[in-house]
Amino acid sequence: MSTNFMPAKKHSCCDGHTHHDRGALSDWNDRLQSSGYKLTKPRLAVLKYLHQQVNPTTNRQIYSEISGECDMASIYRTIHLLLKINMVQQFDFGDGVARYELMSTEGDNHHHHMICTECSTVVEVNHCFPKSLTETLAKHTGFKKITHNLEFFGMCPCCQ
Amino acid sequence: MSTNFMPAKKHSCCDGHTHHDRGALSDWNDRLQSSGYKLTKPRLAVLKYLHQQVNPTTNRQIYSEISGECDMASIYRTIHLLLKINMVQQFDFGDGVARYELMSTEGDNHHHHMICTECSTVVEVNHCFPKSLTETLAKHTGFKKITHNLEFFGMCPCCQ
DNA sequence: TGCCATTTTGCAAATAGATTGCAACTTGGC
DNA sequence: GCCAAGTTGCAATCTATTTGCAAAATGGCA
Repeated sequence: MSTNFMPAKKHSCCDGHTHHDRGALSDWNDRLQSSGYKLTKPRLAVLKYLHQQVNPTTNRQIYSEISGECDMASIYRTIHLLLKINMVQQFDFGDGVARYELMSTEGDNHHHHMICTECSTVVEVNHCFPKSLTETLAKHTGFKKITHNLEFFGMCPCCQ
Repeated sequence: MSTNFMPAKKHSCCDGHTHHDRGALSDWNDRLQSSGYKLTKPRLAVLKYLHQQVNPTTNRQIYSEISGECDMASIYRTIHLLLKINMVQQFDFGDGVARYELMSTEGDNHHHHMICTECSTVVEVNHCFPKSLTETLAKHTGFKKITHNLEFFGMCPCCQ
């Protein structure tokens, strides 16, 4: 595997320099294989593209960016598969289009977004409500295994 | 207006007895008129139906319940209009179908839902995260007029 | 290396939610 | 009752997503 195999991803942790993530390919391969799936050309193209993205991405966006690499239907199928084995997370910005982000293996991926209602700029939000709220809800409702969808909307500095 | 004009709605505030809301019709009429719209037959049918519902309702559900009263397109148009003048609120349960609830004029309508991932049972949730979180976010991101979508998912007592 | 069973893909058709153009119908004011 | 403006029904359309199926790619194994 060549050093520039992986497209660079900007990490917010280290202001702008790039990680080449030489391990990403074999990591993806491992995760797929351990669930009984193959790392095929279309799947690799989707994973590479998602890996470069900072914000949640629609299937259409993936398709137009990796055009030629594969069919739209394969993107939907790939995303479903990645969702099933927990390699991507789905977000819902309330506009009727599903968006996806690659889940890293390391650390806590839990986060939300702030979306500008004017220009659709997206900012990642790492705050969340206190865990005790979930526990209170579990007690009140009797529900188990509680998860949540939470996205914020507002007007970004540029649009004010 | 006859006393049984309005379908009865069960209020959680008063365990099961019914309010006839004789004022609801003129209230709806006022709210529409003050925005320059008329209370027509299809709109009334939609409002009456929404008024009976405890949980957010899809356009399709409205359509099949008030069948004959109006066309599907009119339901979409009515809902858009009601949304615009703040008479209904939209909720997103993450299944690609929009749901709506009638907003009452009185009090605070802000709430969320807990949805069972197995049987789709919906329970209203009146907890929310502390307001200070929104302020923190405003400070962090520079966004103004922040709102949020928040829905919970889990497994209800029956499905566990 | 070549063969085979299995998985995966591309293509095209089908679904489903939502929107829209337009002519016909309602409505409320006069 | 008449008219201008607002509304509706119908049918066509759009966009996101899913699916059937035959062809192609994959990986294990002789």
